[in-house]
Amino acid sequence: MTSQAFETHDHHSCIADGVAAAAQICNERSLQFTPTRQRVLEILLSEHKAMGAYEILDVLRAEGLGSQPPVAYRALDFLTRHGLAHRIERLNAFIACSHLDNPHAPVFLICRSCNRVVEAESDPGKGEIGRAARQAGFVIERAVREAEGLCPDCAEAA
Amino acid sequence: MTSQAFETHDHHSCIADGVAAAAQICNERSLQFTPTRQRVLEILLSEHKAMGAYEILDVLRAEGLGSQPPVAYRALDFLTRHGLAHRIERLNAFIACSHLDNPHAPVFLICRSCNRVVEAESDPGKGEIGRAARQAGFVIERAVREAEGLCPDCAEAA
DNA sequence: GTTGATACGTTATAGTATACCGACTATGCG
DNA sequence: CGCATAGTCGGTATACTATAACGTATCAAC
Repeated sequence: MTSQAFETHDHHSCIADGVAAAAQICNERSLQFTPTRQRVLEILLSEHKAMGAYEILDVLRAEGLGSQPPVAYRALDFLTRHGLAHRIERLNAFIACSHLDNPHAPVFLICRSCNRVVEAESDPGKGEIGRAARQAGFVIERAVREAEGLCPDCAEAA
Repeated sequence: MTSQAFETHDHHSCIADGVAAAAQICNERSLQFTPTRQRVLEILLSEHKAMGAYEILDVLRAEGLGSQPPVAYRALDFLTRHGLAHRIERLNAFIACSHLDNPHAPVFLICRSCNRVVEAESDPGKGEIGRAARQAGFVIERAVREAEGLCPDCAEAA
């Protein structure tokens, strides 16, 4: 398991790299990486916090890319369906995937103070959920794993 | 970790026992187990599926216990705040706690076919989430762990 | 050029949740 | 007892989140 820490980094290249990687993936899989879809991914990449669909829609609207909820939800459906972004159930919000390189079962660490969200990665079959499922004879298709708390910076400040 | 399996059981006593246990806990902690709160817990106990707040509200309304959303949400806030019920983030729904005896970090197994939900139990500090958090220096306050898939019965039928 | 699949733009509506107000009740304390 | 405080309640109004449904446009395959 790897974990991108709560640290500062080169944000500009982080957006460019993310879009480039997504474009390549869409190309490989013959998916249409349309302007709206690309723009929504860029918007998500520009934050390390999760964004609500309507928050994204506000940006799209200001740019003339569409003004009604389905515009945002359709793009988000596409991105999440293909693993380019993830939905954070706890927040009813979305975040760009930060592990595009390989298939994974994400784990999210959500700071309730600064609202940053970091994505870690691990095997869903292992760990507590997998154990509980095996014991009950349950077949897992999707796992939601989200921890809410304080990131290192906010924990220290408190 | 223990896990209540997807099995049939004596539902009648299961409701009565759950209410009695909750009443005792409220008594010990000097909490007010008011009629509405008790009734909401009973409603939740009467199903092994998660129920939406408005679904619960429909029942309350039919019984003259209140007809507006805050009535249901207030009772659910109370129940979840004190561990008598849990919120299922994935479903925007609620379910009675089935491990009232001890403090715990629940794991939920959600069958997408029959909609039953089973609560397993485990230590939140261990497992994948705990490992990811320690690695990032993150302080966990609450963990959401929900698996969606097929229960044994539905998996066999499919 | 017709067909089928996918995406888009829009309207309308469904579903989930909370802020706030005013009244009432339980509890603790002088 | 009399009062202060905190907790609860019922209700109105509103905010936030999400999807159904319809017609159009685009593009590739046959």
